[in-house]
Amino acid sequence: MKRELPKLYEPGEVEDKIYKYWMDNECFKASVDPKKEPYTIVIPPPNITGQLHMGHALDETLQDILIRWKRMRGYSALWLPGTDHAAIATEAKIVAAMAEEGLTKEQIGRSAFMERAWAWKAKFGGRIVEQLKKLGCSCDWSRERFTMDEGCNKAVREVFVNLYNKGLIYRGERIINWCPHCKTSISDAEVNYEDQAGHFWHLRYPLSDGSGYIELATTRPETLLGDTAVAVNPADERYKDFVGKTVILPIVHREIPIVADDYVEMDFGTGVVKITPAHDPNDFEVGLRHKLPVINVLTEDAKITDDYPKYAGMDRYEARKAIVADLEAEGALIKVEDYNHNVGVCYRCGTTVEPRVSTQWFVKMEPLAKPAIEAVKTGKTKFVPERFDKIYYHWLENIKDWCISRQVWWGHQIPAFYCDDCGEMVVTKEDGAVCPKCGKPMRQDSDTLDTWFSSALWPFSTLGWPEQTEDLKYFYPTNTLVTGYDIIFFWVIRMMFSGIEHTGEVPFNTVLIHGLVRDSQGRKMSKSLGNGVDPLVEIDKYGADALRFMLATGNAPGNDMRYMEDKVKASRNFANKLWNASRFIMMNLPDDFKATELPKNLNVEDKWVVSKFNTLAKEVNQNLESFELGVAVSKLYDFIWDVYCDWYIELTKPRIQAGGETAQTAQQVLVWVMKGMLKLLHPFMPFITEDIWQTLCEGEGAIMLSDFPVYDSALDFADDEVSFEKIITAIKAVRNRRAEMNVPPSVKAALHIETAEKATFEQGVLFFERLASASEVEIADKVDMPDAVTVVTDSARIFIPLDQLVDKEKELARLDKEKKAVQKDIDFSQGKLNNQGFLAKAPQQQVEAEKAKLAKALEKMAKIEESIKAFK
RNA sequence: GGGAGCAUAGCUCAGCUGGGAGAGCAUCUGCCUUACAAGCAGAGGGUCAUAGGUUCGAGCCCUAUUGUUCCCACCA
Repeated sequence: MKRELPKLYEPGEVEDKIYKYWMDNECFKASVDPKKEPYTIVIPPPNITGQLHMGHALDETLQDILIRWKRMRGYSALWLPGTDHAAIATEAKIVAAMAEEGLTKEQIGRSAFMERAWAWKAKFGGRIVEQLKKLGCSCDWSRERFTMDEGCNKAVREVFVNLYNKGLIYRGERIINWCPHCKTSISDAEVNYEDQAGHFWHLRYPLSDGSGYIELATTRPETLLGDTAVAVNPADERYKDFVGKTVILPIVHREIPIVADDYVEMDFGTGVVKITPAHDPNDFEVGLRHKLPVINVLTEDAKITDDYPKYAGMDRYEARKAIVADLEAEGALIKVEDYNHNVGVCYRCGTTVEPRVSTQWFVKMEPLAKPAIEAVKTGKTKFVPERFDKIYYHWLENIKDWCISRQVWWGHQIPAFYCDDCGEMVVTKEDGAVCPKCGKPMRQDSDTLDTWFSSALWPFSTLGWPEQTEDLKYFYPTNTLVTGYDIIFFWVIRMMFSGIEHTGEVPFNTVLIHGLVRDSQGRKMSKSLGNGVDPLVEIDKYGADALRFMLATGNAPGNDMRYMEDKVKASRNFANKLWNASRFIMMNLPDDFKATELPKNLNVEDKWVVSKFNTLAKEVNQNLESFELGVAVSKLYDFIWDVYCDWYIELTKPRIQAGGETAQTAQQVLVWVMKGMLKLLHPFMPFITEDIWQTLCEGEGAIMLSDFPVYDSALDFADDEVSFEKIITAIKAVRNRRAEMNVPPSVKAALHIETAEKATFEQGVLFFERLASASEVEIADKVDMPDAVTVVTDSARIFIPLDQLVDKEKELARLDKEKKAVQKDIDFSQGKLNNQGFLAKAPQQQVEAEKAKLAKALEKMAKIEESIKAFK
């Protein structure tokens, strides 16, 4: 059959077709196969509300490269996909959508709301999955999971109850981070800190006994309503006599004590702090130590409560203005300073977080953190690159209890049940609990769990845990987790301690950390800046392969990268180059061509390319093994473009024209190396490689299920490589010379090659003609052509009789320049070899290499000198 | 306040365990050579941030400095 391909590669046309082919043939499906070793990656589940962005594209590309490579290496490779319910984020979207209809969630009630939420999930949950497919992700879709599906729910309950029974989950009244916009508590990890310009209000609190006043400063005057003390440092001489006295709180006119506490820094501000236990984490601690009352002055949307009628209903910033005005009127305001301070904001919506006292559920972290630290210290789990383990340790060593309850409806409802009659509480896996004391039906806790609580179980809940399924036994622990450094705290750490606690094993052996994809100016891509680049648009323009290739190129693990369209274009050009190379091959194959084996009678250039390919295969595997994906990809680029296309294909042209046996050998080698290259490149550029493969190797099945090339000692032709490089060096030197003299390729000239290695050079005659514009080639021990242009390499002197173009003086000057360059090499090598320290301490191999280098340089020098002499 | 990353060609970045600096893009020159102008053949361009140190030998290891980015941290 005649194989034909269009001239320009059109990714859009082939990608969908190829993906469908893979799906139809169940190429992604992983099975429990005792004969194979498992290799598992669980996908960081994208949010159901999400759209594929560049960060995903990078993350998924890296995972797909690894999983495709391992699959081809003979592993039972499972890439387990799924999505995350993204509690707060999703709920916010649904609430916003309902607002358009003029509805609130309270109006429709919890169960109607959940119905809407599930409908939302059904509608949008599949969108991102389709987008992953566009990228070429080889996930086992038959195992697709969702953090709120039945199995995950079961795992969540199991974990909650286990931890509760062990005393590692508890309920209590604590000060937590409250987002007034999302109207829920959030964890410490969900708070970002940003510098904000604010003010420092210096206030006067009069002493109750009328003996004066105490001055203090605050950034949040409105919280004064909830002040229940004023604190000073016990060692502070200035305030020694004040401790134990009371002050009258301005505006409120409540009498509150002056207490002494180490928390107060003497040399900051006035050394006096107002204490508002309900609205500041430190003050809360001080309050506990001094048994101070806790007065909450803010509602859940950060408005002043009805307890203060004058300010009731004002939001915290309005109230601040009003209170400052009143303080001033009362004469309690001393002065206002500008002040920059760190303010916590909700990482999701950016609203300033309000510390707030409330009853929440917490995970006790210390006992869980210890084994998680140990697992990395003992190397059970490794970070790539290593430096991230420091961040990991630091976080875990300073971890505080994890607030896991959220005041939203979309999520896993906390499996705690209360008896409204007797106040009894039970925590159970079962629904519909009945009070063990009074036998009455109990009311389930209305809060839901932090979305990361279920994500933390992802590596094992998705494999069937708590059941001891075959999948779990075979695929767990997973091998590699690929994620950005920005979610180490949210997710990686929580999976680590969860995996260890509940399965007794680390959830993964390696964590491959990547950076952020920034815009071309190095800014973070964000909605508000509008600088985000949509991967799907880029795929449409350049193809998924080009985008993937770009994302994998020129980037080391853990480092941020910039998205530059020119880089995608370069990748697209590379794909096109490969495409055209395959076109060339197919155009030059006989219709009945059938070849897979390497022929026996290889020419030196065949051995050269095969041997170089063999080295490439070795190195690509090594690089992938050590997660140097960027290095692997650039080696592939160099080999395919330079070695194969620019050299080998050109070398085969005269042979194919000549016909006969040499043509046949060339064709077979062309195809053999092409097939190998396609396989090596497949994990990076799955679509185009599959497409070419299916055309070139009809009947051989999918490339994605073929064997990945590895090093083969039978293909190692090191000596032939060296020999042939001499011919290449000579061709380059001739071309170079001709270019310097502006001789166009159409002007042919004879080449007279003087060399001691006649046999080697004779193998290159065809190539000198074709690639060095030679009209004829003479190879001899000795050439005497005083008027010709001379080209010198370390293994030959080449004479080009371009008499009319030769400018004797210029030629001499050039030779002299070259002589100086070679002399520099000689001096360098000799200097090294005369250095006793080098001879004594450098490895023998280095010394030998240096000697060889010197010998080459000396040979070249001799040839140059001969040419100069002859010229004169 | 603590910690980390980065600083290499005009631009964007590679450079694995230390052995005479690389790629892509851009620039310049010459080519439409029957796979590819999304191409081919050439060229120019870098005291690898600075200063010390270790070493026979440093872009790479150590110390300090400068610039820059980020993470963590309760100074009201």
